[in-house]
Amino acid sequence: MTANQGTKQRILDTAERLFADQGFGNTSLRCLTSQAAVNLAAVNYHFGSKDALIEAVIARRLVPMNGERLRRLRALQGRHRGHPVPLESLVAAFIGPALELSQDTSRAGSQFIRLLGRGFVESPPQLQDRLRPMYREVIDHFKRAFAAVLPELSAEELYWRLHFLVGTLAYCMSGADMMRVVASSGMSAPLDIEVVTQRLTVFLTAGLRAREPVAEANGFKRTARA
Amino acid sequence: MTANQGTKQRILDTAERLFADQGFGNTSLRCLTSQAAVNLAAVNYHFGSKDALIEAVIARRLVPMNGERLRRLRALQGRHRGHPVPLESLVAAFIGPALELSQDTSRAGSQFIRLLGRGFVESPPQLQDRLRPMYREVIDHFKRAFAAVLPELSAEELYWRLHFLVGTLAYCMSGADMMRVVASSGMSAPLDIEVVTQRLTVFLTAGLRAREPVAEANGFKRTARA
DNA sequence: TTATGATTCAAACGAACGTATGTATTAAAA
DNA sequence: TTTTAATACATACGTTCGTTTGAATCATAA
Repeated sequence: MTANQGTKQRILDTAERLFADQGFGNTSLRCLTSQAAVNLAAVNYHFGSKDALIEAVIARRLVPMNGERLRRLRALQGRHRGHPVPLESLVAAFIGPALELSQDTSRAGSQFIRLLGRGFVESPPQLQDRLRPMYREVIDHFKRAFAAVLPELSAEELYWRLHFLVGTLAYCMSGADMMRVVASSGMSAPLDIEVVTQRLTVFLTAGLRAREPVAEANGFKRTARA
Repeated sequence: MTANQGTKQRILDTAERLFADQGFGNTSLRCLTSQAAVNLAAVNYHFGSKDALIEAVIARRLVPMNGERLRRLRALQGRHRGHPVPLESLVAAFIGPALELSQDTSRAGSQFIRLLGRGFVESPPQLQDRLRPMYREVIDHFKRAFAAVLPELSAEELYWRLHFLVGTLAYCMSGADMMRVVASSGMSAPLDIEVVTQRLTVFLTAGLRAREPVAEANGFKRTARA
């Protein structure tokens, strides 16, 4: 363990940037290592394989991010002993740590956010299986908290609402900006994270709070009520 | 023009399925053509290149889908001569044609829906530039209609709200199901499109209607309140 | 029939990929 | 110093990729 810190770190940082910009499959190790100014074989030496590098790049920030989510959730629960945590606080605790990575140290986290958006929709296929456990605890705890503050929603409706929540966040993080096709509109320049977080919180909170659509008589469930 | 119809069609159908399942970059033409039971060179003969095939696969369904969106919008506008179209109707007209492809003929559209979710986040890089024009008209007209029925929202807030809307839809279509990590919850089996559309409409309508967070002068916000 | 144009096919091309190998280089332990 | 383990390096291996080629096949019209 001599100067490996420099090499390993430089590989991770460069990979984060390239993976976010071009995706996993379209980023070759040759391009990566040349931009990182390390030898081509360094990736396989330090990480074992390209897949392992992808996992390392993701885990480096995903694990602390989900840890921060849980930390904030516990703090909120401690502040509301016994009572459900208010919905806005729950939403903010979930999306905050994700969006705040965008203004991380030296703009490094910004690329990772876009990368995370890819993580679950892009291959390699078995990567998702290694990513899922990193989310398990967070999803599990937040789901309970959301259910506590939204008792009028059926389990199935809550499932879909949280699905929508994650989807909106993931798309925001992916940086895919379909809306930009229309030139007009007043886009704020530097993408102020606090402002976006607030906008997203308001939007999602309202959506989560919406009255559950009553299942029609068209032969489907009406599981609601407790 | 003899039996090309069979070959060309079989390539498109197989490509749609494989692209949706594995992504563009991870689907090789050799795997594609063998599953389609056509010769390897058939793709380049009929489409010119792999990139052109990708574009053809997308355009085959995207163009009619966006046409249907505009058709429904015009129908709504005709029914509310002069008055803004109700928000729920606008949302349904936008997300309906997308989600309804999921129960298209012979489950073919179902794969395409997941594919469209990829379209904007996955490579190749210049594909997005060829995809954007297909969205321009739809985004343009719907944006005006949303602005008419949500006059209290600033242009910037509306931009972000629509961004959230598209994101939620894209994630739903991508089939990336992070929530499934938690075993519990009552997931309905066959993913009834009508039910999902209704759930999504309710969720998005409530989010779009939320009161705009007032932007503080500078520094800190936390303005909620009235 | 023959002629013609469209399509299919097997085979190969060069390029780029992820990975493995063997050797230098480095830095600290002995 | 010598030894030793860790790291960096240049290079090559084997595979797979998208694409191209030229001949074979087919359908149709003269």
